[in-house]
Amino acid sequence: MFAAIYFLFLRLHAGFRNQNKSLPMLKKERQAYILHQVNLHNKVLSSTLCAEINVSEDTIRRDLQELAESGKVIKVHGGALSPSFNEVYYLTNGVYSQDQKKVIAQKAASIIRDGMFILTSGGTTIIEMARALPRQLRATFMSGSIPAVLEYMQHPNIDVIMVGDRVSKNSKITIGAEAIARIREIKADLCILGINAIDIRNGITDNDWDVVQLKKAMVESAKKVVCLTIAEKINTIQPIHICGVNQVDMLITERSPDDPLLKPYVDAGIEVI
Amino acid sequence: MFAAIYFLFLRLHAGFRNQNKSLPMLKKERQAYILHQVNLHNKVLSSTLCAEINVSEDTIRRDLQELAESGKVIKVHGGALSPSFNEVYYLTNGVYSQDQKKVIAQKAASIIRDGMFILTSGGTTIIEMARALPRQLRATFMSGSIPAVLEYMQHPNIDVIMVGDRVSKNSKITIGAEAIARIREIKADLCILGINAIDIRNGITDNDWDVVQLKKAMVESAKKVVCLTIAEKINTIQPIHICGVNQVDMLITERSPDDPLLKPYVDAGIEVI
DNA sequence: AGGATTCCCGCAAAAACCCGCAAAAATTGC
DNA sequence: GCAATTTTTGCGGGTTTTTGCGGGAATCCT
Repeated sequence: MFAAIYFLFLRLHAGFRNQNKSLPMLKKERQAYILHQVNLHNKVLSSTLCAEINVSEDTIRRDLQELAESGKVIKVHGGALSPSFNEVYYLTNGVYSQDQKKVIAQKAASIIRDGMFILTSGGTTIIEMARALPRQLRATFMSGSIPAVLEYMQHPNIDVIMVGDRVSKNSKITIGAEAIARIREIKADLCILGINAIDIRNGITDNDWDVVQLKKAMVESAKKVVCLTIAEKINTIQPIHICGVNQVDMLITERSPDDPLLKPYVDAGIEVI
Repeated sequence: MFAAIYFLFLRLHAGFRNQNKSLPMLKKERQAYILHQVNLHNKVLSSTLCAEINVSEDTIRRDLQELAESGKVIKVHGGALSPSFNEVYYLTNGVYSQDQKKVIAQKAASIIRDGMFILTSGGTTIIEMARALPRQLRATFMSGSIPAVLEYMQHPNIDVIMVGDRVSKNSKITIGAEAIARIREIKADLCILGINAIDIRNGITDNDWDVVQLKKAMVESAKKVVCLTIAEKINTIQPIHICGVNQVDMLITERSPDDPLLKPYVDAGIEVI
């Protein structure tokens, strides 16, 4: 009889110890665990967490929300991300003529429609355009410019394709035969170029050999070519030729389309906005 | 009948922790016991404590409150946590385990020689390594990770090659068949991977299918494979397999190479530093 | 576009907390 | 030793926190 009771005691005692592990986690403890997982793996899924901790998804969601409110994590649909991993910033204060470029960016962003496949160069004007894109725009952007890609990446509904090759440190874009070959493989709806010089007779010109090769390929690989530039660069010439004005479909500056400076380009059949 | 046995069980169970059960515990004694439990398990539930000591929950709560006031424990809803608990999980401001990662980065940077061609993955550890590279190092780095490339670009004597393809927004690396094909084309001296899980039996594993494909290709395309990870990820497993430990040539953590945690990997023939 | 997730909101039950109080226990003073 | 005093404890009740669930909206993926 006593043996039987002692046996029962042992069973119960063991049961207590096992149950100890599945006892409800304290809220703080749970949140600490979640935070730990986020920091360790840079992301967590609420579904995984709720299976691991054995609580309802609502509880996880509430925890995530709390952690997000205090800035410990960034909540996203289905889980959360580590905040430290997501801050990739690229500062462009003190860019030359930034205000004008913002105007250009706004105009350029307005011509982009959902579903378009767009090839873009680099340059500060392009970066401003990337920032000006509406948040709900669904499009695909392809570029070899690292700062531009960083900006495109900020948009939730934009697919970004990075053109790979050797990285040019001063222009921060990928250059070389490989990049050109990749660009040749595609046919984009739009090619948006930030340009350094345009002139009715000499067309678009630039001063970096590698960049010119790339831009040439871009012009060839797109149905429509859009050029962005501040008015200051209109009617200027650089050493290396990219393409003639006849290959340009659209020109965007900070000036009004009926500005006399732009008349020659309108007359040449370019859509100026 | 059952009630009687259960009562006996409770008596015996309590007896396990407190020899002279018949006498009620003194306040000091009780608090010492609670503190002991907290330090032992990092947490206590008021409910279990009150069952163990056989006092009302109010008493436990008052004890906990007192201990909390003198800073011995941290009171939370439902129980208390050890103060060290918070240090471990919460005190990591900024990037998680950044100090450890800096140590790893330093070690990793030290194995790179002039003239090497190095393939690297992404991840915060890799970025730390990129920052730790000596300024006069002349080498070629190839990566699909945009933050990593940004760091490599800062170094005047480093050639950087960006692997192109679709950009994954959460991991900030290029993923896809194109990227894999490009990696396959080369044979690097070194492949440096920031890894998320390593285990003697399961090898290196991760949780993102696209990233795994990329890392697999990297392992295949390098003469030597170097893995970087904080010790915490040692002996953990993720769902998707990258490669076995037999394919790893070097393992770098923040711990000393003769740390017992690392012994199995040393025994497996991996160079651990 | 539609099917499947995930999210959000309100609710209700359970658990934990707080407060005041009075009994029990311990301490102190004589 | 004993009574007064202080401390401690348990308890009842009302409040707050936490958690899971259901249903409908929002969002994602294909």
